[in-house]
This record gives sequence, C-alpha cells and structure tokens, in this order.
Amino acid sequence: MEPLTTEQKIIEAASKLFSRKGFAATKTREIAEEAGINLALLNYYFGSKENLFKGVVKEKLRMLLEAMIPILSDAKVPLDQKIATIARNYTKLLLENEELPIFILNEWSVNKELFVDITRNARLFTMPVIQEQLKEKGITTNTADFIVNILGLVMFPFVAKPMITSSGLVKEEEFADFVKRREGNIVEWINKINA
Amino acid sequence: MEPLTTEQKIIEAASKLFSRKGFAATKTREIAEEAGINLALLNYYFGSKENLFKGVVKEKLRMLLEAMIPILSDAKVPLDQKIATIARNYTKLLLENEELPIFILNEWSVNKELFVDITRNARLFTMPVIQEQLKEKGITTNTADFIVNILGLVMFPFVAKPMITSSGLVKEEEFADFVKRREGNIVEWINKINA
DNA sequence: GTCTATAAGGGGATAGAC
DNA sequence: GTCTATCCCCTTATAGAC
Repeated sequence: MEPLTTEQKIIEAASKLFSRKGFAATKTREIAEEAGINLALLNYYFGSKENLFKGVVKEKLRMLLEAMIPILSDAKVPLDQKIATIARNYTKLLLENEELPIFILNEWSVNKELFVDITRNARLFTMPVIQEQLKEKGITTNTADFIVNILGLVMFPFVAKPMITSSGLVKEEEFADFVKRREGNIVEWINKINA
Repeated sequence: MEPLTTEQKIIEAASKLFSRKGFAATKTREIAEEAGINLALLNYYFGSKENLFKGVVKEKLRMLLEAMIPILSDAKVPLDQKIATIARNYTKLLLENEELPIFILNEWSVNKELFVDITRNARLFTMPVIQEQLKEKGITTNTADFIVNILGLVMFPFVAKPMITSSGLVKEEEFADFVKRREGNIVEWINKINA
C-alpha cells in the first residue's frame, strides 16, 4: 500500500469532482483542496484544467468501453454468454461508479469535439461478429437493436437513477438490489425479445 | 404570428443554450446575444441566471413527464395501449428535442437539490394502477422493471446517441429511421419480456 | 516539487440615464 | 422597458522564492 503520489492524488480528486459536477462547474481550487495539494501544483503536473479533464474523460471512457468491446468482438464467445457477461460487468462497474454513464454520455453530448479526438482510429463496436452470430442462430433482430437493447436494459437504470428513486419507483436503499435482480434477468429478457 | 416578446426571446435562447451545454457552461452574455437583447434585460426579467435556469428546467421536465405520467396513471387505458402510446409520444417528442433526456437526467444527477423543489408534492408515477393491471393479466414482472424497461428501450437510444452514432452502430442520417423502427417494435418486445 | 503571491480576465449582477 | 457603463468577486494560470 504505497502512499499516493501527488499526481495520483490530483487525478483521483479530479476524477471524483468532474464526474459529479461536470467540467464547467468544477473549479480547479476545489480539485486542489480535495486532493490536499496546492493549486499551483495542478498546473505544474497537468498544464491546464482542460488537459486534466481530458485525461479523466479518457480513463472513464476506457472503463465504460472495456466492459463491452472485447467481449462483443470475440467471435469465440457465444451470444448468450456475451449478454450475461456484459450484464455482469456493467452491473458491477456501475454500482461502483454510479455517475460514470451519465457523466460520459452527457460530456459526449455537450462536447463532441473532445471525443472525436479520443475515439478516432478506434472502431468501438465490431458489428460483423455480432451480425454473423445472430445470423447463425436464425435471429432476425438487427445488430444495432441487439446491442442498444442490452445496453439500454443494463445502463438505463443508472442513467435515470435520480428520476427512478425520487419518483418512489425504487427506494434509494433498494437500488443496488434492484439492479442486481435485473442483472439476473437480462439474458432471459434479451432472448425473449429475439425469439 | 405575433412577434416574440422580450421575455419569450430570453426563454427560448436560454432553453436552447442550457439544453445544449448545461447550467455552468452557459454564460448569461451568450443567452443575451442569442436572444438579441441586452444583458441587463435578463436580470430585469428573471432576477438571476439561476432563476431563469429553474424556469427552463421546470418546463423541460414537464415535457418529459407529460409524455408518460397521465397515460400510466389512467386505469381505463389497457396495458398494451399504454406501452404503444408512450413509445409513440416519446419517439416523437425526443426526435424534436434530442437533448431533452440527457439534459434533464444529467442536471438531475448533478444538481439534485433543484429537483427536490420542483418535484415536491408531485408523485411522479402512479405505481398502484400499473401493479393492478399487471396482476390482472397475470404478469409477474415487477412494476418498477416494467416501467424502467419501457423507458430504457425508448429513451436510451437518445441518451446514448453520440456513442451509438460515432461508433458506426447507426449512422447519424439513419438515426431517425432507427428510432422510428424501434417505436414499432416496443410493444412486441415488452410483451415478450413479460410473457 | 511545492509553496505564496499575484496577474489577467471572465462572469453575474446592478446603477442610473434615457 | 431598454440601454451603457461599471462594480467586484471568482477563476485560471503563472512568476518566482524556497
């Protein structure tokens, strides 16, 4: 258990605050305070607020995509197992990082230029693999719907959490159980949709 | 076709900019310029940036909820028709206001206090009605899942649009057709899930 | 590498003339 | 109701001592 370096302390503080409040609402002074370091050090290590933000976004986006891309694009993994694994990965990841999807999707929506940079040269989804696997099983659902349905069923509860809880649909303290129960149902739901 | 009043011009400009960029990233000077009015008038009419923002959020939230609450809570409307109507309402509304759900859900996540105010005294969903209707039809899916599934299947494509299009999953110019095709499938999908 | 001090400008808000 | 001019705080960023 090494103590964190100054650079790591800044990254962690920035990651936490940017995720919660977005770029514009987060002040460099807050990041410095949260990290327990001096404001000048932030610029010493990262040059600018924007540069630090890009680093955070890149890392968060990586987390979000790694729970999905390698699995979807592996032709050796059968469809059922893909669905189950993605549901499991995301439920775990998002329970530990509840703001992750709304943060990334919102920043992507607000600041598209930033993501052009980051996702350039990176084909995010490997559609051909899924397309082939759907065809093999005689499923007529198109590929985009197949993927969007899985992601929607798994991620949407986290994206809409404030609405879901404050409406009384699911109580805040039952939310974790709610999404874990859903995780167990996703494969079945998706298979029924595709039947 | 009356010309817009100054107040309306400010509201429209604010609505557009807040929706696209969020509260913190939107400058009052930009709003004034977009509205073609003087900065001082913004404060003359609305008192403060925050107050103007609250007005915009209230209106956007109303749009989002009105496409759902009255239909869900009407015991005379059968389940199938509820699903179809909500799918139709949202697909139309969100095609005309693509940033609406990500804007509201993000601001709700970032600024919960604001929404406590707005949603106080407003039970958003009337779960008992749905619960009863599900029971009548012998469906065992729980109420929260039923509602979250519908909203996820309908709204998620809009929330995740930047990711979906920039990944090549759906081309930008085909996005409208993509969600319209989904609209036609939602009732069937939800019924299969609940079977 | 880390600090203090401060520059430089952006931002919301208002006073007061018209 | 609408404008110009301005206040004043807050923010990012940097210079320079240690």
